[in-house]
Amino acid sequence: MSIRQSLLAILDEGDCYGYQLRVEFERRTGHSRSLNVGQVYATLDRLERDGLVLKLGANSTGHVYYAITDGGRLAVRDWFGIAMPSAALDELALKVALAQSLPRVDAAAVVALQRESTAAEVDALRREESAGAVARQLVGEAQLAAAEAELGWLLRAEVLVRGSESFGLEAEPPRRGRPVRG
Amino acid sequence: MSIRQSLLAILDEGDCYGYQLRVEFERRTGHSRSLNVGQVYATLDRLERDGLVLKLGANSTGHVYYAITDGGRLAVRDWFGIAMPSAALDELALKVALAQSLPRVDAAAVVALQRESTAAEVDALRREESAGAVARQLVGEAQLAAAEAELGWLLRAEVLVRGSESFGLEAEPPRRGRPVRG
DNA sequence: GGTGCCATGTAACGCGTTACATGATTAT
DNA sequence: ATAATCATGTAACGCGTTACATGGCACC
Repeated sequence: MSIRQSLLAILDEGDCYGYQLRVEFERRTGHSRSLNVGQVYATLDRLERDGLVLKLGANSTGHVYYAITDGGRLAVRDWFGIAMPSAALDELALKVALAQSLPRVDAAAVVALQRESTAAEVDALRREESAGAVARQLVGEAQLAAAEAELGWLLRAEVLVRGSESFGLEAEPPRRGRPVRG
Repeated sequence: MSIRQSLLAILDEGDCYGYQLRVEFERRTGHSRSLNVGQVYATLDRLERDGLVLKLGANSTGHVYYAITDGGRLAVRDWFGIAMPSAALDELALKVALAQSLPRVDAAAVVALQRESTAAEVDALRREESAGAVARQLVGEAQLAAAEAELGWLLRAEVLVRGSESFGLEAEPPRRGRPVRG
């Protein structure tokens, strides 16, 4: 669910071809996660099938470009505008990393939104305060610990994101536009 | 990967039929996670295909029982004897909850093992101390936060597990053996 | 002339989820 | 009667992973 949305969000910044999407994804997430190219093509197929993306076909350079559709833009807006389910700190981090790499996305807002959601969940989990069997307590406290960790990370993320505001990807040039080949 | 191992571990305590496995799984994990019955049957198919389980066929009561094989027993031993990859606190909690519900598994040992592994990872992540781009820092600190949370939870799990040692499932009777029906 | 990266795919598999089909038994 | 639960499956789909097949091009 994360790769799909990530690729879509990158496409929202401009047309891309498959291989390029993979490179951009890895670059924008700090090479924290390698992405098999095959999956990019598979995901693009599904995105096209779902009407979120248009296959433009090979251009003069031979690259098969894809363009985002209006529906796709909506989906991106939704993704950045809705908090993620908890217990997915890694996924969340990728989302925020990506957001912060996209000049047209307000990463600080994404963090703030998630923070509200996560804070509420921490409260709810604290109120539960496991009465039941050991199994229930183990899982309940795991959820609480994860949510608290997420909340702590979000505070740190706020600082990091604020510090990098409109700096883009530091040093590394955007590399947008057709890669020269022939 | 977790459900498969969990079902196998339950089967290691004695033969079961599909529906029963689902009930046992939910009970032993404190009803922290609902499990679709269909998946139980699908998983049993794969387990049988992989030689970890034997389909005994319907017995006199009409229930289709499954038995674990030697290979299956090895797989269970492996699962409980190997630390889980980090960033999976929820999965880990289920594993420990399950372990604690199985009288023939040393849950404290499982926790201790995981603790060593997670502590090592925390150390490693601390040493990395993100120099790179913001994206890298965001993800790196998320991993660290998750690992630290996991470590903290493991300490608490140690207490919970020790406190419930050989108490089994408290109040709830084992309910082992064929359910009476006719 | 090979090694290796760029580039586009295909195919098979794993695990998980949802929904559906089908019956038997149990409780109201 | 009928609704709920027990019980066994099947089928389709989603996302992800790995491996494979194919070529162009670049560099040494």
